[in-house]
Amino acid sequence: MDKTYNHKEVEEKIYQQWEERGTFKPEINPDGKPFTIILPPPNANGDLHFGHAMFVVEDILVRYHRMLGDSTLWLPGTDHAGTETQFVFEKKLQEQGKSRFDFSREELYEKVKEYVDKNRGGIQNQLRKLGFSLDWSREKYTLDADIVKIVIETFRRMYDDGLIYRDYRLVNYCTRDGTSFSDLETISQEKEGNLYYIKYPVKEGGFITVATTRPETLYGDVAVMVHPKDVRYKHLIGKTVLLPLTQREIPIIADESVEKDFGTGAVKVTPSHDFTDFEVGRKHNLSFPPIIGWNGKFEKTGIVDGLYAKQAREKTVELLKEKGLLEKEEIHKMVIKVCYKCKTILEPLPLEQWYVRVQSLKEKAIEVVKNGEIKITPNSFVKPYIDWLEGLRDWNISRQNVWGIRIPVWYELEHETDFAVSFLDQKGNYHQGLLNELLGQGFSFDEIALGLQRVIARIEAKVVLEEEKDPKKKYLPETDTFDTWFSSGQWPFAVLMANSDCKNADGFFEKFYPTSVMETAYDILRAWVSRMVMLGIYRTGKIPFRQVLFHGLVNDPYGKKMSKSKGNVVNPLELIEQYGADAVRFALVYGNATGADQSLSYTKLEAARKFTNKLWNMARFIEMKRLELKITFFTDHSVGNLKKVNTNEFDQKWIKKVEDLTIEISKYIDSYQFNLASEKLYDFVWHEFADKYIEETKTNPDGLIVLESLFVIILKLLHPFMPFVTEEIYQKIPGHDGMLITAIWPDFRE
RNA sequence: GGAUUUGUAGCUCAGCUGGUUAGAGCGUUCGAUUCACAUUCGAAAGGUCAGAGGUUCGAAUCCUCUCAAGUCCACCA
Repeated sequence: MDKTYNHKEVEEKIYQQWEERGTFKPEINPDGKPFTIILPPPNANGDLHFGHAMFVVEDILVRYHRMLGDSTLWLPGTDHAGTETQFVFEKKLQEQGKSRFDFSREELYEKVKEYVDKNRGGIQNQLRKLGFSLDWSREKYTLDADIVKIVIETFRRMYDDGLIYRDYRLVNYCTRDGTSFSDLETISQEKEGNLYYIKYPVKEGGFITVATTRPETLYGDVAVMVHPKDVRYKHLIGKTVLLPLTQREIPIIADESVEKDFGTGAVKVTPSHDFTDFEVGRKHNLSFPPIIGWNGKFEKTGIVDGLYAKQAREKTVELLKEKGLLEKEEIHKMVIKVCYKCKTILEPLPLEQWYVRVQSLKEKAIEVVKNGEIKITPNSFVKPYIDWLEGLRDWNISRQNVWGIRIPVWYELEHETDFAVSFLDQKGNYHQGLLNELLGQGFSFDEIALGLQRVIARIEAKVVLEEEKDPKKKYLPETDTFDTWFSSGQWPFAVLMANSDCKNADGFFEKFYPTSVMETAYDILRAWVSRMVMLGIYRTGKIPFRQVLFHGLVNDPYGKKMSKSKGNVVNPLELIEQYGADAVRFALVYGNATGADQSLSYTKLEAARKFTNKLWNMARFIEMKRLELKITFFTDHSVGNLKKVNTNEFDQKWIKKVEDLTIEISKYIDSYQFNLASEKLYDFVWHEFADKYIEETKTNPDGLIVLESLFVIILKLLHPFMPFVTEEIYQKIPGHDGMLITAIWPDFRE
């Protein structure tokens, strides 16, 4: 053996051996009870980061259960990550001076696909570098045909069950990315703005002053609203107001949603561009005149058309000042919602979108956690899970991206006035407008369909599913795609179902579903975990996993979140190169409580690297003694053999210590306390086994015989944490066949 | 505004289903060795466990409050 452990020579060789001999497949233990983990699918064209490195927790569990003899499946996959990927791609387009508006739907999809396909595969090799024992033969991708088929089937069933509906309501719309977002995909930012006090003339005489942060939307006002019990305004309820700048007549109405103490206690109602006002509008049967287009520009105001919100505000305020209708403005702290990707201020816009009725789904998802069918570790995440689900409103699953799974519906062309479309003509010029107008301008239906970018069908349009299409009729496709989480929320059952369709896979799904553990970062508790529970129960009637296990985030050495913009991102691959995969793995679990955030620690990495070297040299010492003393060591390192042979008191003492250690480590892994397991192993191996036991055998060479066998047991206990170095050492010790990865976990009850 | 997490040696963090002198890594000091160890071994210094109160025979560990830092959530225009 070399004097020091050289991870660079070992890791690739060992990984290849494992993979070639099929040790990552559950079939290696065909008769064991099932143990399943589905890897949270990384972005297909992403790179390895510490979020992925933390999946080491899963590898520890998987290797442990494999050694326990379980039929262990750890199934990898990647995610197309709709919005994320399209965002990255559009940035590239921008660099080339282009935008998504230069391409038809099909063209854009093909371009993104090309880009993703070129970059795919990177992450898989990086996960290999970490030593992850994933069953690569069963890998899936969210856009694989069989997965898409399953996702669409789920949609179809939900549609038939009345859980899917279309509605015209306000959405969080990013005018830059050109798509709506669910509440989860928005970021609230505190901002200092102005609160404007605007005098609205009352037709019957006098004024009523309203306070607003968005004076520019007054062109869309349909009412002024006060609290019904507000004595200041009671006499005005039912009277008429002349909208400033336009003289349009709107009523003064009463609603309890008004806070009497805010501003003047009187509010302008703009149903098309404010979430509260939208509700009020529906309740009071008001009209919904939209005055902001999808591009963020104002329209149909007659005064600020073509301007963006900020410019429209400036101009409106100026005009109000001129007319003496601006009473005052004051500084006001407010919270605005911005796009989680590009940080553009989101515009509430009224749009036809697809929704999932969540009531029945969320009730079951809450129940299975409350009754303990699904356990969540650490426990402190149970409350946020339940709280969020209880407050959950219907889920907007429409995204105006092309990169994703198209919502599988078609609109029957009964009334051409029902459709607003945008498309590229055959020369590549962009057009948008109502379908009947465009047809009137001489464009053919086929030309529009061919260059189609987007269809917005009115809520009255007739919807059909693929199989309901009548060949004699004309249809326009829905151009929206699913929210990425709608498909990844089906991931656990979808990947297992898809793998069941292969030959010789009878009973595969039934065997491995529900899965054992879902291990992921806690920051996607809401977006992903809760959706998996809801959709999993809906589609299969069973929970998707029995245990949710969260790991924390890895921050930079100063405790700051790693981000590209801050430039403090550390690439795990470089650390693997420098310290070895085992050391990186060990450093990530050592001294870090389950689920807690941690800061990257170079001293910890260095300590872990020294530990791998220590282990190596312990093995080296034992080997040298074996050769030097020419005494017969055991050829059977099993616990059973140790118990059969006559050993003296000294040996007995150390057998007992290792037995206690084994019990303790098993207990820690079973309870997901990987930090305690690794700390205990580190301490025992170094300061007991090496410092005391090995030292004592220097004056008592007979003790070496049992020591070697106990060392093998310790390699087994360490293997889930440091798979490479332990495997390499194990194979150098004579007296056993096979590989450590498939060795049997020590059991002193034998 | 709500919820939640954290506050333990110089630094980074474990421990917290209450129980003998509170632990690790790194750093610091002293000594040994280069005999398996791009080193290692032995020893030492260093903590009112954020603060205050409470429960208890006994609390870093449970409860309440205060202070500080962080995270998440939130339709007062």
